[in-house]
Amino acid sequence: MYIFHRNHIKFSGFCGLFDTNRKIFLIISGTIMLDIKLIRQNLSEVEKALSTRGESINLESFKNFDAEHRLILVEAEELRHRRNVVSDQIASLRQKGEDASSIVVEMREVSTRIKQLERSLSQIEEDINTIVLGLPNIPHPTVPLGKDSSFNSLVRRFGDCPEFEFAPKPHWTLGEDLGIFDFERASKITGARFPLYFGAGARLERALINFMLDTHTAEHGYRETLPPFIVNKESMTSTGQLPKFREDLFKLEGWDYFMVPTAEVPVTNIHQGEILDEGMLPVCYTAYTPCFRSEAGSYGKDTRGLIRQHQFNKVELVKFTTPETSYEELEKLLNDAETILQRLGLAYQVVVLCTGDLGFSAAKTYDIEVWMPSQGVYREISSCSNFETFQARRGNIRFKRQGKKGAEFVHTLNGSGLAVGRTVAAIIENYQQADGSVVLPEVLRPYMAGMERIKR
RNA sequence: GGAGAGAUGGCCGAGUCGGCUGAAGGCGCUCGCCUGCUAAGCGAGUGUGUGGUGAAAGCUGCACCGAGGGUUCGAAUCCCUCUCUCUCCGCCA
Repeated sequence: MYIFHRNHIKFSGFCGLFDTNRKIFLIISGTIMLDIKLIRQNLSEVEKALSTRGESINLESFKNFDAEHRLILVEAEELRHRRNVVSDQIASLRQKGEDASSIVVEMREVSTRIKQLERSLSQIEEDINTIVLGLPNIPHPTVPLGKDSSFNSLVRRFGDCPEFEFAPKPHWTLGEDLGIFDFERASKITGARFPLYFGAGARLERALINFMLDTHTAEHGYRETLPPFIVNKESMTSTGQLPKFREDLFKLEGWDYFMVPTAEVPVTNIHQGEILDEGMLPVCYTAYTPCFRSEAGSYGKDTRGLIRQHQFNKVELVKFTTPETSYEELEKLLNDAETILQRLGLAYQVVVLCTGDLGFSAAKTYDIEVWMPSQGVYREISSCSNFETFQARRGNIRFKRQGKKGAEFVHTLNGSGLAVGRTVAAIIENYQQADGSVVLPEVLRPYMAGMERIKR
């Protein structure tokens, strides 16, 4: 049985598409999303905004369910009112020692009817829920329109791509030659797309995790957390992985639990169902977790090396902000992630994803792409997004303004700071030497017991 | 895994034999008074969501006492199931 909670919220981020103060909807208790009111009142605008993502969305069935729901709800509420009133009458009649049996008989039927109506209501609510939970976020007006990644637009480039006097090798070749990776044995232990590191490789992975966490906590003001690596389906629903992307997840047999695909899920859900004080915001967390992804549908892509694995390490940045500061905070979060690449001396570019390439939950996303010499391309190493109220609605994460009544949804943001496996790959490729050794960036040496170079 | 205890408003904490309890009391918070700062004191107010009505203040319906279901004219109060927390025992890192 689902319960509707209709929350009024200002959608400050949508000025381009909707008048301010329009409301969006959602449903709680494990099931929230767009406000029925916004959809109801702006059906075609919502359809149009969502269609820029490339998949056409028809809200006709939503409209029908919603109308039916309201009709039944009115009848149910009227009957419940009657029941409440008459029940009191029965009580006072009994108190006076008078007979109430005839109205009791009548109320028996009313009660039965109410139960019928309530059953229909919960069925319809479930149907509406299914529809609304499957609707993606509305893109921010500044997001470029486009159907696929070729429409993403370059924001900036940083650093110089290294030039080699020899043909740069891919990181998997270098790593295997150095004896720090062993993909063959990993596949024996588990299967394809799992990492196995040895020696300086394992150490490098760990060094990067510590370097990133130290930088974000000491210099960027994030609070370190170490969350569960397994989460329940409510958490997955809040952040938007469920119900739509189940096939991308590893699920534990016999449990309604899933391996985390990113620290975004457990960390964002830290405040699930809570009302934060305005004064606390922004709340900023950084967390290291391994990430587990089925990578369904990516067969044949990046089959070698560390780029695409079922398990990889990542240091994540997560923020909870007020609506009016979230885009400012997104820029800061992006800069925080970029800092890591700058200190590591890796060349990268920042792109803003177009509407067609935007993730389900995000209103706006920047990708950071690091230079990979062996392929001669920039590869994604971080993705920094503002989800506005999308996740907050689904997870019921709110804040209260000083001296104001009521609570509003926070904006949630997150970004990789960074994907560790891909950072290892980038370091190995960018710092490779003619003899196959790899020079370590100076900032990492303290984390590597002073080691300057990985060699055979 | 075995045996118990518990889950009430922002927090703590009452709810008697089911019926003006949306919920006593306290804390906290807000506003006002008082006080040469702070503290203390006095007075008033203070749950959420959704719907109707209204220009608004407001008035008003419904729902919510961990979740779901049942009994009943009527359930925070009784019954069942589940979840979570806590204590003890066992086992294990």
